[in-house]
Amino acid sequence: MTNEDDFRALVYAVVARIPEGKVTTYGLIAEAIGQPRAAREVGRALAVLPDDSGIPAHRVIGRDGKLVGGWAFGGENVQRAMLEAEGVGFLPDGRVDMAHHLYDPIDRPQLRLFGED
DNA sequence: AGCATGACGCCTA
DNA sequence: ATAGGCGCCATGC
Repeated sequence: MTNEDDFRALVYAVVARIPEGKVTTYGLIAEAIGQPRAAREVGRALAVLPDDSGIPAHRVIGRDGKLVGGWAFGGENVQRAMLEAEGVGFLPDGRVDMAHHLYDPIDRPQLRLFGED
């Protein structure tokens, strides 16, 4: 057990909380776990994630709404199809409609104040 | 110990 | 809006 394992555990916890039909970014996750400069590490943590991990890693995209993890899902088009199947909207540019499908893990605690849980 | 690489992100031209 | 360069953090050789 090392610090990196803890980091990865936090990453998985955050990613697992991403609602269906929503997406988030590496930087956002990194910031949510207290390491806003470790966006690359978030990607690495997801990279070692097995397909049957139950972690919706396909909902994690780049800061610009661009799909970057296509190689792990059989291509960006595959990942895009997965997201679209969940209700995520895409722009003509080929990017995710961040305006409506962006999930902020950091924003979640505020929802608790409203009793959303 | 030093160099190169990577599911990223921000700054500058 | 697009393209290129630099920085961060950890890993591998």
